[in-house]
Amino acid sequence: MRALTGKIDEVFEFVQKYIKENGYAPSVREICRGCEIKSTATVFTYLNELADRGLINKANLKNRAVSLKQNVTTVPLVGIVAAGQPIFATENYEDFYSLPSNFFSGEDLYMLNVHGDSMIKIGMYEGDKIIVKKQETADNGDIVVALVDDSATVKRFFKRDGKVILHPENDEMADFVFDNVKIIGKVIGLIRNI
Amino acid sequence: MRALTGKIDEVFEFVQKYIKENGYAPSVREICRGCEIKSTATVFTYLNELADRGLINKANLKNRAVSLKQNVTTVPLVGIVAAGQPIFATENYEDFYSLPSNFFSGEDLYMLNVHGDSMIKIGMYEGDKIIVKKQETADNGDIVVALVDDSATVKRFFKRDGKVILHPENDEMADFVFDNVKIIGKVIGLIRNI
DNA sequence: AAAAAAATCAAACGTTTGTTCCTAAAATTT
DNA sequence: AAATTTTAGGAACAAACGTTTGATTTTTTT
Repeated sequence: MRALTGKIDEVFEFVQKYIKENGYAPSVREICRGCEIKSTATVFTYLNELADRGLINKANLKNRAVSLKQNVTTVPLVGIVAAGQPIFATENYEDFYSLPSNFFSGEDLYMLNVHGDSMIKIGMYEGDKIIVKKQETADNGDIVVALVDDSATVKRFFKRDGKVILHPENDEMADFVFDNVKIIGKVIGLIRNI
Repeated sequence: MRALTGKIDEVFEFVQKYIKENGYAPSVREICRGCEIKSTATVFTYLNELADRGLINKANLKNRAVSLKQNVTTVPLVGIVAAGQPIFATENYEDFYSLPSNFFSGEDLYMLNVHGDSMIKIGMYEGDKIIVKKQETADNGDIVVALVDDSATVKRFFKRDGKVILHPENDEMADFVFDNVKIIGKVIGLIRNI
């Protein structure tokens, strides 16, 4: 039976703090010193228990191979696409942003700069960056990124009577109607610098 | 004279990838294997050079003590404030978000949930989270967080004829005019989950 | 082609490290 | 109070590690 003494929590906090300050994990002996524990075996046991509880990651037989659970997803900002080029080529990655994974989760995310004011009614402004989940299908009402004439456009998606409607959220703009359209993602978020 | 062979860049990329995948840094020998370098001394030299160039952090005499330059700032989401309570008490921290520091930089940031539609004209919607820089003064035109009747409100700030005007960005709402108002921050960004 | 400089390597040294095994103390249960 | 379980410590081992030194190969310059 495992008790929840304050000691193991102290170790957990020490590890968190150490990693945050140094960028790499403490050794078992450094934890000993930091938490006033006299035996490396004790710390060793604690680390394994913290790993069992899922609070940290720990590799066996490797030095300082302890890490915290990741809370960021790294997402590329995909730049303007040259005609005919594949969108997700590494050359189109302008930068990388680390987003909070407790806010934006999922695989295959990317970011795009917002251009124009076609989605202004739902608060997407020129210069905003949208977070997009890579997918080639969409449900009615989704906000999607579509590839029209080799350039990426953001609109609300509807499918009606076999036609695809790309609806701008801007009262001064009319719907675009297509027989077919290549969807390259669904917008799941937005980030803005004021 | 230091040359820029492809080898050292390969080492840098390997380290980045390794850390991203494992959460802790590779050892010198793991880099040897990963980059097909036969001598640990070579890798050792490269790591020191990468550190000199400022691309990585490296501690001496410690195992796996290599880390990447931080690219996240951890920011607390400050919750609803009970009357009379200090705003920035730890008890009011509902959660922590890791924001990309290449997008939101600076000290003393916090986040707030957006309530109401008083700033709808500049694209701040109910449920959005705003990123705020802690400060007690503001310039004309800034979007600020002010403390009115013990609750935090977001408005555009103007000072005119000795009065403070808090201006909602919503055509249906009138300005609020005060003799004095406690400013607790300036809005520098926004993040939305759709 | 020779000389100089830079890059890479091989081998070894002394630490630091994770881990194990067993003992000792403290807390809990009987 | 004795027995049992839990928690912590001591000591040691073998492996992995960062680092140093000096030689060797490759590249560049003369």
